[in-house]
Amino acid sequence: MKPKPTELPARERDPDARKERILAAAGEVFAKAGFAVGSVREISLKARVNVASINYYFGSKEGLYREVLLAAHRQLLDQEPPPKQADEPEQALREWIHFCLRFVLLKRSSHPVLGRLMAHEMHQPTAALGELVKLIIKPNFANLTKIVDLLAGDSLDKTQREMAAHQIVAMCVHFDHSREVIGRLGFAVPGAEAGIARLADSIADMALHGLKTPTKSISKNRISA
Amino acid sequence: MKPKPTELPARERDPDARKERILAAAGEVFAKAGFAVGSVREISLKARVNVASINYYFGSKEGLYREVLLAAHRQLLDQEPPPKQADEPEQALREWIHFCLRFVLLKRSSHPVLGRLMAHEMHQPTAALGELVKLIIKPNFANLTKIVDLLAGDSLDKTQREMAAHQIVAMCVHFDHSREVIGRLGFAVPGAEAGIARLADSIADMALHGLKTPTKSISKNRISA
DNA sequence: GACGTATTAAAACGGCCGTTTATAAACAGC
DNA sequence: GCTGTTTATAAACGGCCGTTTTAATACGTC
Repeated sequence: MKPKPTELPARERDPDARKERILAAAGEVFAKAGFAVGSVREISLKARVNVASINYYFGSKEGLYREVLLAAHRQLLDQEPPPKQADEPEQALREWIHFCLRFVLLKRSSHPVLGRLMAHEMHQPTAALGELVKLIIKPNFANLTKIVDLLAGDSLDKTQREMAAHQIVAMCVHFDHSREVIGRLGFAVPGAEAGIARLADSIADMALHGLKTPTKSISKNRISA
Repeated sequence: MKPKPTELPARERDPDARKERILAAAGEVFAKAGFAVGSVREISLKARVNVASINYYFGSKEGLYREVLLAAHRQLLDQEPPPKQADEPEQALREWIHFCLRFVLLKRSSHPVLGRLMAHEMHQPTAALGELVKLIIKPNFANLTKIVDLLAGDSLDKTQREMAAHQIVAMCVHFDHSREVIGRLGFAVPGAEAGIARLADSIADMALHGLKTPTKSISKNRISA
């Protein structure tokens, strides 16, 4: 609890700083449990701002949510531009997986909310999912698809490569999305660089083996025709 | 027994049938968006039952939720007992993945809600997660771990095998958990047997390659030390 | 019949929700 | 000074929530 002087400091009354405080608080609240569960009253409390201010500045709870997403996205681009792709596809895949895993797992990163917001949005989509897909998910997935095509273009058909790309994404996001269950199964989900790098290597190893080895070699027991 | 002159059909007034209707309605509602978002009023409406009946029979919303989980679990065990494990580990892994994918993706299965309930519970755990882990997740994951150990016991260390097992789970559940996003990226998540079998094969191929090929063969670019 | 016990139903309770209204304060330009 | 506009707040609105209360009903048992 902060003591509230009768005369507020200039920073407290600057409208821009106020909007900024609301955005930051909203990021925290929405990141905690998603759009539906987060409440504007909790946000207003955390931002030390009247409830009505939120509708005054952002129109509605949903408007605020959209702005939070955009702000977090801007923050990500500013502070951690996507790595330019390595020439060698194997190296490129390793780096892609490492980047994705860091984005999703690294604690105290420079963009602490976007990952959680995305996780909620993927599981319980809102009207804002479209923007998230367009701005972040689609471009990054396109990069991954390119790498997968380079690695497996001659051993897998298009649909198989598409599935493989989704499977790679799966292995990255799962450790964030299901971290509670994974923890209860006895695995400590890494939150720091070293552990994340090891996990990224493990995922990359599995992906690279799957993409580079011809399928035929182990296909004798396949379930589908 | 004297015939009872009642105005409502007997089935409507039987307390057991009433509890059954509540459970079924609650399954639908909770499966839609999880425990927090589902409301007892919606459940009571769908079950054609007074709101108070829910607390009368189940004590509270949370009590009802727990019973829904247990009922769904019983339903699963009755109608689709877990497959006994094949002797050959490769075959066993293929079947495990296929079973898991079917559980998660198959529409109109005999246990339509348990999969969704688990998905919500994994992402937004409630107090009931413990039971779910103990009854369903842990035993199945233990089976998977056994298979992975057989396949990779001599090429990967314990932690690596543990990560690999989680990665396999990841590839299975991802297509359910993130189906909306996956759809927007242009991939049609299968809901019928044929498509599920193909996807299971794709996942199994990647997993088997990763587990059977010695890691050293492609480790030159690893990120971690 | 009357009695006691389960069961059902309607209404109310207190609480939080997102949003709106009415009003006051701050601040520009005059 | 006074103006009109922007910004801030408190209070209220209508609505849904989970739960509890109160009262009526059904039903087995005398």
